[in-house]
This record gives sequence, structure tokens and C-alpha cells, in this order.
Amino acid sequence: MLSNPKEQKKLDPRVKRTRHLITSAFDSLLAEKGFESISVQDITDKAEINRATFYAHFPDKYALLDYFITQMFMQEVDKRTLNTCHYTHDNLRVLVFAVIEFLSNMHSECAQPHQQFESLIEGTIKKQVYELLTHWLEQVDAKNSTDIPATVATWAIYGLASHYSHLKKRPSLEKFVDEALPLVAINLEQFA
Amino acid sequence: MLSNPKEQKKLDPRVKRTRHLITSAFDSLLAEKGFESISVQDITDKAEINRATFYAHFPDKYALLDYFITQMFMQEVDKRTLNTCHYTHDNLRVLVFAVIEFLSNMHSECAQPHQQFESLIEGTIKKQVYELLTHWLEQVDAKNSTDIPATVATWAIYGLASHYSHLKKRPSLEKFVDEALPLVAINLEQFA
DNA sequence: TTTTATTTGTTGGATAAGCAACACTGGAGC
DNA sequence: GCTCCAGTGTTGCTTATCCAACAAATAAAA
Repeated sequence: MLSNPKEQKKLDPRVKRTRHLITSAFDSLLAEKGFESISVQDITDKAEINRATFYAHFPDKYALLDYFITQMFMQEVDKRTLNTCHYTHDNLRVLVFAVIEFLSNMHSECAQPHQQFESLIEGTIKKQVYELLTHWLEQVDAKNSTDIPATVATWAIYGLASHYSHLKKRPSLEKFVDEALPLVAINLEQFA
Repeated sequence: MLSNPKEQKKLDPRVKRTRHLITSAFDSLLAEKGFESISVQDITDKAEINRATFYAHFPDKYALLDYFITQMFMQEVDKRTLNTCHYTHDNLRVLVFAVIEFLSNMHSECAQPHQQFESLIEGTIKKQVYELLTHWLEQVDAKNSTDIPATVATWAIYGLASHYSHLKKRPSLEKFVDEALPLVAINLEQFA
């Protein structure tokens, strides 16, 4: 689920192109407008594709947002090779860093991050984090149930990231994580 | 013939895209390889399009070269608004500058400018210059025949550009043109 | 309220691009 | 001579994209 190079390989060049056109148009539109005020029309105009083609790829702009955020976050995860490892304190720390940085970047790059927009992102990111954590925990201990600890950790991590990125006076990322990480790790102690 | 914005307007987005992919792939290949050693395969690989699609646009790579050079040169001509004016000494001077600079850039940007390659360019550029000059001269004096003077001037201009771009020790462009321009202009005196 | 305008999804038919073959050519090496 | 290989054009069929139209929903204006 996390990253599937197999699917990307044999993808029709046309759909690869179209998806890229759509996402980069969407990306640049997010830098100038709020998500709510972006119409499908706007996207297809900037991408220079037909509007019908958009709907051949995504049911609506919310599906595009989900896809977009997922791709961006997966990219961050891949960059830190978090998708091919198991649970350790260090990996958890790197993951927390990744989520915080991702959310902070999002806030600085998007024109008008409104409530609606943020909660959409929240759902997408938490889904990703939850799957990654579950994958980690099951690799370590297949016997114990993982859903409860993974859920708690996911919400905690996202909450920390959201809190940090909204702070007026942000402490250094290092200090913040040093202080907060143990509270998350304690719930996953059994898997360490 | 020189620039037709009408055709570009209602062009199918797909062909616009494909042509752009082909030309920019070709452009970057010319920077690393000699024209002769570039295969259609190379172009379509870099452009990420199907080989059959290439042949739907161009009969062969020579046609692509012709199209490419024509586009690049037309761009230079448009930039100096030479396509919407008539014959004057000043315009002629600007044209000579344009041809020389175009050819010099070509030599510095292409990896291996061989004989074959250069003569292909020569034909394409001369065709463009000839059409532009004829257009100018007919606007000034529709009675007199223009083909002889236009031909002479075209060959002279291209010859100068070729000569200049092959010089080991190039004089300043200004000095060179100052010295050479009168020899070209004299044949077009009747249109001034 | 009704009107006007904009955006949204959707559809059917036309066209460009993809793909996997094919026969052919020209050279490199044996 | 021969084979082998890589590149060339071409073709029949599939699929993605385009385009113009449509009905429905939404919102702002009269």
C-alpha cells in the first residue's frame, strides 16, 4: 500500500503524463488560492487538459486532494526509507520529524489553509501513518494486536505535528521532539 | 508562412503536448550527441512517447530537424518583430545580427556539428530568410521582381553568418557587421 | 420569489496516442 | 559469403483524451 513501484512501471504513458499535469497544476494553484475556491475548471485550464479527462482520473477535487497529499507524504517517507524497516525508537523519531515537517511545509506553501482543508489533510495523513505503524508493529510481533497501540500513536503524532505547526513561537524542532517523543514511545514500548 | 498563430490556437492539446515532448527531447539530445548518431528510438525514449507516434508527426528525423530549426529561428525573428515590417537598412542590419547569433548559438550548444548537419541547417535557414526578404521587398515595391535580389541577399547573409561562426578569432559582432553590411545592402538599394 | 450565471458531473462520438507485431535495410563481426 | 543486431517505417487494433452537449445543483442578482 505504501509504495508500489510495480504499478508505476507498466502504467500507460498517457495517464502518467495526465496525472502529472493535473497534480502540478493543482500544486501551483494551492500556492495562490484556497482549496475551496479552486474549481475543477481552474485545474484543467492550468493543466491544459480537457475537463472530462479530469473526471476520468478523479471523482472530484477532494479525491485529487487525497491523492496529492498521499503522494507528497509517501515521497517524504520514501526519502527517509521509512517504508522498508521495522519499529525502533529511532525510526519513530524520524517518523515524527517527517510528519511535523510535512505539515509545516504545507502551511507555509498553501495560500489559505482553512479548517475544511486541514481536516481533509488530517484524515489522509493519519491513514498513512496508521498503515505504516501497523506494518512496523506486525513485523516485530505478529501475535499481539496492533490496532490499539497504532491508533493511539497515530493520533498522538498527528496531534503533536498540528500543535507544533500552529505555534506562534516555535521552539527548535529538536527540543520539541525530545520532549514529546517519550510520551508517544511509552505506548509502543512492548514492540521495541 | 512566417508565423501562424491561427493554426496554433485551435490545435488539439494532445498534438501540442506531443510536439513539445518531441522537440525538447530532441533539443537536449543535440546537446549531448551528434545529429547523425541520434536515433528515432533515442528521441521517443527521452520524450516518453511511442515510436509510432513520432512517425504520426514527422516522416523522419530530418523532417524533425527542419521543423525544429524553423521554430527556433522563427522565435528569434518574432522576438525582434522582424516579421511585421518592411525593408529598411536598420531592419536588414537586425536580420543579419539575428542570423549570425542564431548560427553561433547553434554551434556552441550542439555537441558535434558535422558537415551533413550544417548543410541541413543551411537549407532551412536560407528558406526562412528568403521568404522574409521577399515579403519585405514586395511590400515596398510590388512592381519589380524580387527573386533575384532576395536570392543574392539571402546567400550573402548566410555566407557571412557561416563565415563568422567559424572564425578562430572572432572580431566584435558590431565591427564585423559594420564592415560586411554595405556589401549586402548595395544590392537592395532600390528598395530602400 | 424568479432570473441569471457558474460549476458540476456525465455522455456519445471523433481523434490522437499506445502497443505489439511485421518486413526491410545497413552495418559489424565471424 | 553468412549471421546477428539495431534501427527504420508501417499496420491493425486498443485505449486515453478531446470536444460539445446535456441536466442538475449552487449561488448571487434582480
